[in-house]
Amino acid sequence: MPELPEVETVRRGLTLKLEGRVLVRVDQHRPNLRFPLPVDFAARLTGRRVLSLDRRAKYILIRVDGGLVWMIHLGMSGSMVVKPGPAGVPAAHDHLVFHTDDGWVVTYNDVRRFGFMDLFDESGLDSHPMLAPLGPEPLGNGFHGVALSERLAGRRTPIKAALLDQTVVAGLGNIYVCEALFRAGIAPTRLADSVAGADSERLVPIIRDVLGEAIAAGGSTLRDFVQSDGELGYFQHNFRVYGREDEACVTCGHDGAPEGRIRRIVQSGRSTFFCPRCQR
DNA sequence: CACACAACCTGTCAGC
DNA sequence: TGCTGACAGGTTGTGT
Repeated sequence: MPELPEVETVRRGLTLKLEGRVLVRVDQHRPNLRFPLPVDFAARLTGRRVLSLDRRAKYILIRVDGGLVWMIHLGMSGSMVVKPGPAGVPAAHDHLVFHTDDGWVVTYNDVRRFGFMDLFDESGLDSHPMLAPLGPEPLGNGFHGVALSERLAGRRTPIKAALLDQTVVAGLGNIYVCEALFRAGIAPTRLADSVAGADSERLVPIIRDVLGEAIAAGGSTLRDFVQSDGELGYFQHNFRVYGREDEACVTCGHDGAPEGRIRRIVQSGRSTFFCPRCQR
């Protein structure tokens, strides 16, 4: 589920409760998520102090003392719930429960179990098989028109698929690719190669805007996340095309013409939403 | 190498 | 009400 903005929101929420705290107890309710959890995962994490929380693409990277990195990926349906202790009876799909030394309880819930976690020595960070292939961070300095253009040039796949490729740019998912292409007026079916050059220059700031706005929206839901249901990972956001099949395009659809309605197509097995009149 | 597609797993919703 | 099929925000592995 969560794309970069949601993961960033989770990271910020977790930082508020975990940074500087000691994990006094870790309850592991099953041996695996998408992959087997590391050997002695709970035991190796227990007693560690959380030093800092970072994000790379859709991964949350938590440095704990002893030189270890605790890596979390939320998959499609993973979420973190933060509540004051003591912990009650685990709900369905509560797979891991982390207790802090100041009495807070952080629960990892994941219905579909596409998420995963790892725990490894910080010396292995750069070479981690899931982190090493990642492309530039879309909100970082390494992501600019030339960089995107170079990674799209020569590729014969649709631009939609190319932007979902985490080695092209790291952190975009289905929703924000649709939104960025809509704002850029670029048809999702165009070959990636044709978006190299001037269109890449235009696309980069649009991708930054789309993600930045979503992070801001998530931040506003964070303010008192503990008082509500404590859930981190999902927030309501208004999308211009995603999920709006058959609705009038917000840009050109006011004339009621059928070609100004949002269409849904399937590209490499994923839904794409776009305006056939605005996006060329 | 580049690309398309199935698989992983569970829940929800529309339609019959 | 119950059944079936489509679909869901991600990533890996396999096959062409």
